[in-house]
Amino acid sequence: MRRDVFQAIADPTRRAIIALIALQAMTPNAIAEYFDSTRQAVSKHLRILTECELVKQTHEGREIYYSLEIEKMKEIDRWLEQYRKIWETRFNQLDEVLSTIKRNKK
Amino acid sequence: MRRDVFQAIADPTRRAIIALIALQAMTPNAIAEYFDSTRQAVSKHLRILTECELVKQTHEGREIYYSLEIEKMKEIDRWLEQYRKIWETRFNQLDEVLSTIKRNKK
DNA sequence: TTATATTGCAACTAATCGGTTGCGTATTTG
DNA sequence: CAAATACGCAACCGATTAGTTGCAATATAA
Repeated sequence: MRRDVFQAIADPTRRAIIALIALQAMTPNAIAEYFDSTRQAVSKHLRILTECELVKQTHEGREIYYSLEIEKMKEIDRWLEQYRKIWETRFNQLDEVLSTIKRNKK
Repeated sequence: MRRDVFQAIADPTRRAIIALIALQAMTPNAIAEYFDSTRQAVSKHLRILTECELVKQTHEGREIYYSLEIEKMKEIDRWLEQYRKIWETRFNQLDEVLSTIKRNKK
């Protein structure tokens, strides 16, 4: 199944999972406690997150700890970069407009 | 229908549309020429993008120009902000590790 | 006015999604 | 060893998605 980061973060539950494990690794059971849905539903989300490499596993006995692959988040940042350039440019243009108004007031 | 920016950018065709109209406004027909699918399919994507306010319309005779609402893109940036903090912190930690190694070499 | 062009909207369809229940496997505990 | 725990995987289900075709509405051109 073709998956990408943008599809992964489209679901609000998955964004919540990302936020949860961003700072410390957690097991599926521990994560599921934060949601109303079943453990299996959470597990399915984790599978999707793993498939697109937004999350990595660390096996520890019969437990599996999931943690955020922060490097993959930069992919979204890189995509946003081109648009950040646009809004920064527009801001500068606005800046120019404002200083032009100022100059004319004198 | 509940829509948000993250759902909007989940679809690759919609991301392509966003990239197309980022710099200049375009009509649905003009946009559709860039894709293999029909004009109606593109129109549907434009409706979704409009619904979540990622795109705005400018009526001009019988033509409708669509352009990017760059302000809405910042919403994604704000969401990413918390994770940017994490990877910047990790980078600083790595920096500390590196300087510790350097110090020990002396 | 009649014909043409640009577009949105509705109905339909196949595929995918997010969720469920049930089961198999592996590890820990009594 | 047997029971309990932690987890993944498969099958199924209703809702949503992305696409299609067809048609109505509006604006321009002949």
